[in-house]
Amino acid sequence: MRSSLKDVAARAGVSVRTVSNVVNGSASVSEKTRVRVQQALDELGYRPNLAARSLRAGRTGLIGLVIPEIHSPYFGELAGLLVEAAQRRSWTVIIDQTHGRADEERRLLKGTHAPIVDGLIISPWALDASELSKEAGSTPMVLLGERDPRQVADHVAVDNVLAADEATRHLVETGRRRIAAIGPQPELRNGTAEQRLTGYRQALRRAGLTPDPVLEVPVPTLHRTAGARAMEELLDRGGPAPDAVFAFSDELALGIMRTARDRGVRVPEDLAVVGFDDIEDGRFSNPSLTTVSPDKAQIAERALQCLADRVYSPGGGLKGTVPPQRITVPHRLVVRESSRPAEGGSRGAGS
Amino acid sequence: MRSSLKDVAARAGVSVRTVSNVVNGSASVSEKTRVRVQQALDELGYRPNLAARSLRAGRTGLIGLVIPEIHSPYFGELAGLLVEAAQRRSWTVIIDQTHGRADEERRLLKGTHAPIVDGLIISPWALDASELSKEAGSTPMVLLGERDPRQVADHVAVDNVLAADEATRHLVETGRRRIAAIGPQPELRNGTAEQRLTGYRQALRRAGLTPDPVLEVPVPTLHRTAGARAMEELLDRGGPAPDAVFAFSDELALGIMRTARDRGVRVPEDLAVVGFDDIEDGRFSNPSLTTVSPDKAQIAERALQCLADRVYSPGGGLKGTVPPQRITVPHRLVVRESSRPAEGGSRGAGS
DNA sequence: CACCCCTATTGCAACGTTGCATGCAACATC
DNA sequence: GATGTTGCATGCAACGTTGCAATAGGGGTG
Repeated sequence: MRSSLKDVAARAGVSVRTVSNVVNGSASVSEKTRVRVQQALDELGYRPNLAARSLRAGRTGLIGLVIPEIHSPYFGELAGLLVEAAQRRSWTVIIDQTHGRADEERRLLKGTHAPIVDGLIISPWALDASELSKEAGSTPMVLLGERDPRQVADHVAVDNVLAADEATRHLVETGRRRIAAIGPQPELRNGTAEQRLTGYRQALRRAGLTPDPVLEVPVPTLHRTAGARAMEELLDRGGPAPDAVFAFSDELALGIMRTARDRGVRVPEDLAVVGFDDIEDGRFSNPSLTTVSPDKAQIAERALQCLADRVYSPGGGLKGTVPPQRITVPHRLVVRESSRPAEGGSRGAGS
Repeated sequence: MRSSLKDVAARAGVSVRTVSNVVNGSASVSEKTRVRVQQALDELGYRPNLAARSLRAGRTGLIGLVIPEIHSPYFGELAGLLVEAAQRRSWTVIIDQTHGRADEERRLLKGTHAPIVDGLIISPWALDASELSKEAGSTPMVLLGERDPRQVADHVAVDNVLAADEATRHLVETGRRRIAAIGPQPELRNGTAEQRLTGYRQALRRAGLTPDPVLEVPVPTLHRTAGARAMEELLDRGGPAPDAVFAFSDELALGIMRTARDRGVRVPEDLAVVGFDDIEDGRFSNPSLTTVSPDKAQIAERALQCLADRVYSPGGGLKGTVPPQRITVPHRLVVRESSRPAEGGSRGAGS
């Protein structure tokens, strides 16, 4: 059985309240008493009962992380970083998966599943900002990667338009002309794909190229299979083949390269590929993948900082006095084999 | 402010206790009362306060999942499945990462970080079974992928010896003779790598081949980089090159294939590769990866079942009356491009 | 020597929930 | 009609913690 403050108090010969004071340092305690109590604490291996503490204090030390899928490489890496950043603040993270489904997102926003979190970090997928604000309770909330025009909550993201622009420009600068974009998701209310499409078109126009609707291939998800299928579709459309693809996620890009290989299209000689997210697989894929690398550690850190500001400041609740923050984290383009200029292709394909 | 049982009781004109009964269905309530209370519950949007409930009941509905890394593909997929299986039982999962470090494993076993979980599912890495039992508190515990000779807790795993044997046999049967094993981890107390090595040697001997220590390459981790480095080391050792590799994880295998490509070694023509875990990357890698596929969904389901048996049965505690279970889940060998016989290599390399 | 202030310590109450025991009515049984 | 039985509803207490207010002692000051 775990020992409580009462047990420790009995052993040290003091009151329960004094033990509590020693544990929390919340009031002045004489050196002599502190030492005796501390010894009793150690001997009994006292651990505070979180349930009782949070019942009293109204805080649980738990925060919810709502993401589409844990096992997706991008969200997996992000979740790992968040868990660690939370640990540094003595917070514990509860992870919930939505699978990109609107009803799941609604359910979790209402706190159905975890009625106990102090705050939420959510990566919205199916819901747009206005619906988010409607469904949200009074729990402090941070949005990841959502444009959020109404500023309903704090949000942390890279500059998607700029990043997509840079990725596309890189393809243009290495001599590509028929550059496809795989990844628009017209069915989702989340604005991320839209922003990347904007950046892509913007870069094309600046280079004097006209965006071609045939080269913009929508996908149902950002998974590898979706990328593979979209690439098949693109090749089967006939007409001049693309000489480059900007994929809205690394997973899509990996699926695209898979199809390229199956169809005998060489990467990067016949087709340059750029992804987005900088997941670990891309560093070891064959060929290795050029990608936009968001600073994930900083995303995690800043998101938690936002939450901390709200949870611990007096007027910090979602409807409180602290105005919603809008934080842009840095990114950079990492050039690897999948988009290297064609002439240096001696190491380009495995033959 | 969130409403409590008291608020609901006041609104429905009944006692607090009756509302509690309606919520939990724990005692008989007349149809008329139930309807009235239910309406009040809905109107106020009542959500039980987990802190209070668990303070009273001594249960939190939280279970801890202790794994080396969330962002590793294998554990990511497993974590996702566990979270879902837990949800079906109205449990919430808290994930903790150990990074394979012994001190982290010890810390989490003692419940330092999450003093509130009803049970633990742990994938031990650095600690062996005897140390696990020493450090463990009284929290019910399920071990994943650990041999556990002393039967200190329930454990769920595939038959690693058999699986490694089958993987190696497959390489032998497709004509390979110098088969390397990359993945032994002599520094870790976890027995998994050891079992896979046993299965590997066993299959070699049955085929009349003598295990060659030069072909057994230890690694510090199971990551891609470690696989890449181990392969470099193996190739640099001189002597006849291996014509196949059995990697103890898919991640290692992907790193190995990366090095093969960098060194101009063709997979599968010059080198067949088999991995372990069946992570998604392997299905889309180039070439796609032959692997041992453990039934991950079943691992998740059975692990939770074990925990449920202990948490909810009277004598179920770790030191209780229920004897430790030892559950073996099925696996199968999935043959893909990386080990296809050399003669059918028209789709084998990207040239 | 009375007074006050400051430090160290304490007791009480409350957070929201559920286990246990009890109350109360209606109904069946003898 | 008295007694037992059943179905339903309630009140009290307790889980472990902390906020608040109060108390006891010790030393300094007027």
